[in-house]
Amino acid sequence: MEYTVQKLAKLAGVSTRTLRYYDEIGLLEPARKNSSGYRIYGSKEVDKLQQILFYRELGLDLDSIQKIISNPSFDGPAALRMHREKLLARRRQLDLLITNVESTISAAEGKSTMADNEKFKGFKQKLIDENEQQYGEEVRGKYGDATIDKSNAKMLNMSEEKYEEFKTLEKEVLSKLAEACETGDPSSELAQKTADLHKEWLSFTWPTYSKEAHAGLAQMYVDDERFAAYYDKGCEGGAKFLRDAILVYTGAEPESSID
Amino acid sequence: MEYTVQKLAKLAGVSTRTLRYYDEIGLLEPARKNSSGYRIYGSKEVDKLQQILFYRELGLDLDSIQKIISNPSFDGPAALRMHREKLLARRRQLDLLITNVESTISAAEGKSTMADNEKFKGFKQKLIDENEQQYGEEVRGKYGDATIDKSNAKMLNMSEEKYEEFKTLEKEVLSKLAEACETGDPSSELAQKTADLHKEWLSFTWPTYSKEAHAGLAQMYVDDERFAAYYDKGCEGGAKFLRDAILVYTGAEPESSID
DNA sequence: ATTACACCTTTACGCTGCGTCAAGGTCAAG
DNA sequence: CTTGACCTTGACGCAGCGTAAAGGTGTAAT
Repeated sequence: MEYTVQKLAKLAGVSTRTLRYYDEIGLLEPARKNSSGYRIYGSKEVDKLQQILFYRELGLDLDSIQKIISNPSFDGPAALRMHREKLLARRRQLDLLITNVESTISAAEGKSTMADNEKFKGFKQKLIDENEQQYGEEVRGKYGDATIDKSNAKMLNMSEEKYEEFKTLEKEVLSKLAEACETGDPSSELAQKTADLHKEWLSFTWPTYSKEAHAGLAQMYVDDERFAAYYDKGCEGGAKFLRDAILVYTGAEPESSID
Repeated sequence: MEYTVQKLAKLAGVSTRTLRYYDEIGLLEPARKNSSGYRIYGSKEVDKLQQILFYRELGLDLDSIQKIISNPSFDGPAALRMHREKLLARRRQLDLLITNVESTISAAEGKSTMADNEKFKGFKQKLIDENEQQYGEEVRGKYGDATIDKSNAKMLNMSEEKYEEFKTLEKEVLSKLAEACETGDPSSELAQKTADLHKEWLSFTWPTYSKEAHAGLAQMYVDDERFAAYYDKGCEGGAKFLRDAILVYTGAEPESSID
């Protein structure tokens, strides 16, 4: 299948100017030009454009995209899987922002109050995430974890000790969960203690706590593979167990946990 | 509480240049300037900045943001609720993109194939959504629904008849759901027929069908208030009923379903 | 055969939302 | 009174295109 600029543009939902620009900077060159100089694109270019748009969607600049896909060791399927991971991460970031908006709403309605620094937590968490995603791996390798952690703590306006505390608590939640999970009973004392620790841990980053949000997050842990994998590490079915424990903890009716 | 540029910048996670720029274009002016010309911001400005960042996060340009928040009839809480809706919409858009990536992965693995126009569906759906969000209300009022629907069909590369078919099917799903819902039995023949229609409807916009994705979407209908409200219109608890019917339809083990 | 019209080309300037110097004033601490 | 971390107002630069301007091309209908 061959496409002229406009046909490909329509297909992909971009402007012809964009295609010409991509040609100009060498990001996406047409398969050939016909006798009158018309740009002709083939199916290889269609696939490449799709990839470019995937990465553009992630917020990468065209220069980075070029480097990524022109890399000789570029592994298509692996890149796609990474891409998927990042999209999932972005969804989690969105959930954070939504929580932030909801807190703001409830604050506006007088149901609670927000300190000034709480008002920006969602945005800053995003900065951290973007940083981590783009440079985390390289920099962690080069300068070690301490540098990164310090920067993260700074961005969250936490003191370093607070951040340490935060990370310690996180580990505690994980180990308690592993322990509790083996009993198999989400309403056991140990499991409830785990849920309580989890709430405490949450309070570090969430502006305001609500049972509903807590339960909702727990459900997300099960639905989102990355979270699930994280909590399943210590113990088989850990994410589900944690969710059930939190459901008991927050007092959700077991019959219809969601509404 | 009073802030200088840098203090506010740190608080909000933006640069001082950004704050000066916002002052320059009149988007966010300091509460006052001290005797040496230093910008001093108060708590009113903190709140305003938070709102600005909310809208910026949505991808609005600063000019639009200014118009929105300087509107004398600007209703803070209502805007926040709308904002929340839009974030939820974006999350749904993200889910679409994720589905698209997953299809691409499975296509790359040879498990299925994708037509050229399928490769861009996620991106274009986004264009439609953005259009709808930004101009939908105004334009629908001015030019009527037909104009919009036509444009949507075009963008999705559907023929107009196909799009009509799509919309008819959508209505059919809703009415069948209302009928089936009253029987109260998600495994009833009528309910299963509804699930089947729903699958058919999905196939219009989803590149590839999988039981897991179908079941996942059904759960999302329950979790996301906007979807829930949509499916609850015809019948009380419609979203949940549809989810349960789809779970039966896709043969998901009832144990791993949510409740 | 020409006219119409939708396509295509290159060249080039304009825009947003800042980043990034540059050149200089201010303020608190030592 | 010096140091250093603040602040100020310019002014230029940049990506990623949008948007004309001026002109060549393909083809269907007259």
